[in-house]
Amino acid sequence: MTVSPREQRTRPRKLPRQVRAQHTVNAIIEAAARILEQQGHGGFTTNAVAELAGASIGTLYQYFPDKDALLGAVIARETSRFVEEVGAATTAPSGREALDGLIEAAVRHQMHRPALARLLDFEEARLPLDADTQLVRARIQTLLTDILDRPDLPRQSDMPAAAGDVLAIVRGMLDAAGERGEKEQASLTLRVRRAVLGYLSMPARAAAQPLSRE
Amino acid sequence: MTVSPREQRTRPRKLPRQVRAQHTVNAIIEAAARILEQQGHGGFTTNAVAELAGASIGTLYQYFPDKDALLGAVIARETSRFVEEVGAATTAPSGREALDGLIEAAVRHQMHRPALARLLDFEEARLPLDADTQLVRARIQTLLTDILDRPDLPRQSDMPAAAGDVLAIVRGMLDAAGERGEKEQASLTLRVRRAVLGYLSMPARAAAQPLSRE
DNA sequence: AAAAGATGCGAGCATACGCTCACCTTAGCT
DNA sequence: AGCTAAGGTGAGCGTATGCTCGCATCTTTT
Repeated sequence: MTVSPREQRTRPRKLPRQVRAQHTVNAIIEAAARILEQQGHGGFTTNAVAELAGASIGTLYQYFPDKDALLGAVIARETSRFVEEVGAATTAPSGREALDGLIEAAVRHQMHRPALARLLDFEEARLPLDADTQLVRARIQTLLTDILDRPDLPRQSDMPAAAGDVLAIVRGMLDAAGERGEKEQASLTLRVRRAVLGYLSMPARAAAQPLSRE
Repeated sequence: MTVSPREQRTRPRKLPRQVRAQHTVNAIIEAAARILEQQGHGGFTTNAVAELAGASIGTLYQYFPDKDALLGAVIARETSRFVEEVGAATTAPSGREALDGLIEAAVRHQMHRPALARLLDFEEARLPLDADTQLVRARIQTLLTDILDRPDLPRQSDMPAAAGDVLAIVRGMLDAAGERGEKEQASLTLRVRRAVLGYLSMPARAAAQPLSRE
């Protein structure tokens, strides 16, 4: 059975079997994340990553077929963390609480490593994502759609659009907050909630007409 | 009188005095924009830009001290276009109309060259911006603050935060739309309006409590 | 028309960076 | 102890790319 070129590019050339190898791989991914968030794409060189990880360049290339695969691994690690938290949020009894949970997870995730989160958001669009990560992306959309469908939240006429818009609003506000170095999680969470609930509560047709009151 | 290192980096080393030189400079900036939107940061090399512009690499470096200065010139060109449109929007009689004008300008600007707009949004954060562009950025915020202050729009308790949030919401939704290749300006404009008006209409304290109706 | 200045050219230098490969070290097994 | 496979190394190759510099050409001025 042959392997597609795509798989050859994405998949590690060798899987770490011993614990020590797993540590090495983790160290490399973490080093990559640190360099990306501190130096940006410009300082992100495989030699620099290997050095910061305390490994040799040869070792790096034993586990990652090329530079993009390493970037992909960083993306995969970060997004999977986020998705887990969102998944946990959906177990809340009410839609409103679930939505709050999602927003809080997003804020936590973004505030934890703002520069990294913002950079990866951008790189995700550029990179031909591997199948797994694409699925993870779709999963967030699905989870949010389920939340928006709960009876205690305002009914949405175009559900996929609403889910997409909410995610875009959240991402936009959080990226901006990270960009200007905002540190106050509480105030930020409140404002994101305000934006999301405002969007969901505003009837679609009201946006086409003058403001009703005041 | 000496020149600061910053100015040396940003300012063109030679200003184009003849028309033909101005054409050359324009061609170079436009070529840079095209390469950025089509190939992304990866294909953005000074040699490639010069070739696409039909100029030589030496000519390029006569007007731009380095690669980042060229990127800065592209950013300056695009943002100044946008700011002009927003400025025109503020002449509208009502706040609501001015706000609509701003949103429409933003949608037009983003839809015109989505990939470019998104990429420049990102690069702007990385680049140590020259003074001019920074002022232009601040100007948008000021213009929006003035609009939000109009009496026919809901009163905002924290005005700077509201202006920043509205811009973040708009940018987030438009970047997302560009990313997924959305083409329908009408529907997109409506949804952005809905998000912005929803945010502005939602009382800040309501976001901290359960949804009132439904 | 001649001088001076502005514009344009592109071969090539210096450097950085992705990645390979031949070799060494460590861990696990019998 | 001896064997095998997994893990690790880093000098250095090939190449791409930012940018310089000496020179040619076009425009304007005198």
